[in-house]
Amino acid sequence: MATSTPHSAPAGGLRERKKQRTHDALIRAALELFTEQGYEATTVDEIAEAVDVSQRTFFRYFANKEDVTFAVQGMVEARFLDELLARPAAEAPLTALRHTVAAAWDDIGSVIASVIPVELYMRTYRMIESTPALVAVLLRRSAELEEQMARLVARREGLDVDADPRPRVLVATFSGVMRAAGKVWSVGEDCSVSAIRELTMSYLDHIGPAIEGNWRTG
Amino acid sequence: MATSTPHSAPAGGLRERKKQRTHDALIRAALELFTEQGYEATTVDEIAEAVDVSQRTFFRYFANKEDVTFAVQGMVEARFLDELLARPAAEAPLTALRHTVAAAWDDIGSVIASVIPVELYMRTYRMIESTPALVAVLLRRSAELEEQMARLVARREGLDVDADPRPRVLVATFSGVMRAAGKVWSVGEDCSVSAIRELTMSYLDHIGPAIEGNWRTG
DNA sequence: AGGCTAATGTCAGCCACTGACAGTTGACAA
DNA sequence: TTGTCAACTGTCAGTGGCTGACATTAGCCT
Repeated sequence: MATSTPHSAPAGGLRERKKQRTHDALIRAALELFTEQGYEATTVDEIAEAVDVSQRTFFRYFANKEDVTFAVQGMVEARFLDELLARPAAEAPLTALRHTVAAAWDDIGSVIASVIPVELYMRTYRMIESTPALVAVLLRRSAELEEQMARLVARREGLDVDADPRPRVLVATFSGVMRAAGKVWSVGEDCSVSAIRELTMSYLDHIGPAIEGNWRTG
Repeated sequence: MATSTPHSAPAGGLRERKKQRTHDALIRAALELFTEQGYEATTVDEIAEAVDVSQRTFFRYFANKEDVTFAVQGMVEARFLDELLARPAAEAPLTALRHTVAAAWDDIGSVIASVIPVELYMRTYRMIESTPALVAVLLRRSAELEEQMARLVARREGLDVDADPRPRVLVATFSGVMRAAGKVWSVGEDCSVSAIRELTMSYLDHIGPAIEGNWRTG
């Protein structure tokens, strides 16, 4: 269940390697099927059959159909938090978040390469954005990530996250803006990594101006 | 039966009134059961039985189990948008949003009174916040509301919502902050309307300070 | 009264998901 | 190598959300 396996060194025993292979194969098969024929149009039986395991085995690896959809996303999120933790303490909170997201996009490939190609990850992202049931899950996951980000930011600044609202407010702002960028990207022409990276950065630049009172004279 | 129905302004025919009654009764029964014994522990059959209709009829009124959970929320959201539209054009965007949310809490009672008591609405809100599957749906609905808010804000300011990112960024900020407040309220002691109203207002006051660079000297 | 149609009930069935039990296969010691 | 244990897997039966099809009931309207 825990996917904290450093892929540089293969793995422990044969059993464990086999498990990892099945796990990754299920993800690949699922995402391939989802992006080709749609999420709801794909049954769990199909995914299991594509990997040649029973449906029951699928549910031993993933708690539900949504879980397999976001397995790779989970790896990306974990890396994001790692990188945020590693930012220099001197940086202002919003600056640290901004640098972290830039870095996260820069090495997205190396994070997920062992499981799926980046191109499939991007296609999956778009499939998620166009599937209401998955959008809901994506947003809930983002909210959970937000909570962890708020705690990290509060720690950097030596604040109590439950007493001072600023960490949560800042992170809510940041992640709302990220979501807006992701949504716009998902319906745009250019589905490249650099496209979403640039769009995100540009949106972040607008936080300051947007909350100023008067846009009409700005 | 006695055909004396001296209510304020009922509805058209008997058929329509009956439909409305079943609709509201299903909502009441569902929310009562959900808040008492939990969302997943309540089956659709139970809800239908409580109102004395078949399961199939339930699904003719509500597309799914989540739908009935958020039916009242839908009324509140519609009213919110109406009130935002009615704000004076001279107000700055964030100010208009702030006044709208204050007004929305002020007349929550009159909006939903015909369906459920306010107290059940508040209990439902807390039940939603503590049920992961419903949190996901709540967030997706918020995102949809956000989109409509962004369009209204853009219209007020004479902007193209797809060309200028500021409406979406502002609304993302605003609604992220609202969500943060709602989450904190949902685990707090005081489950009154005024409590969430005050908490929300207080959080909104922190948007400006929070995005400023340096918190340590502020 | 009688025909039209919306609303409802019944039934069969798909799919996501789960518990229980049995069979298989790596791991590891003797 | 072999035997034992534990982990992994398959099979099966069952629950609950949800849908289509079809027959029945009940409000509406002439």
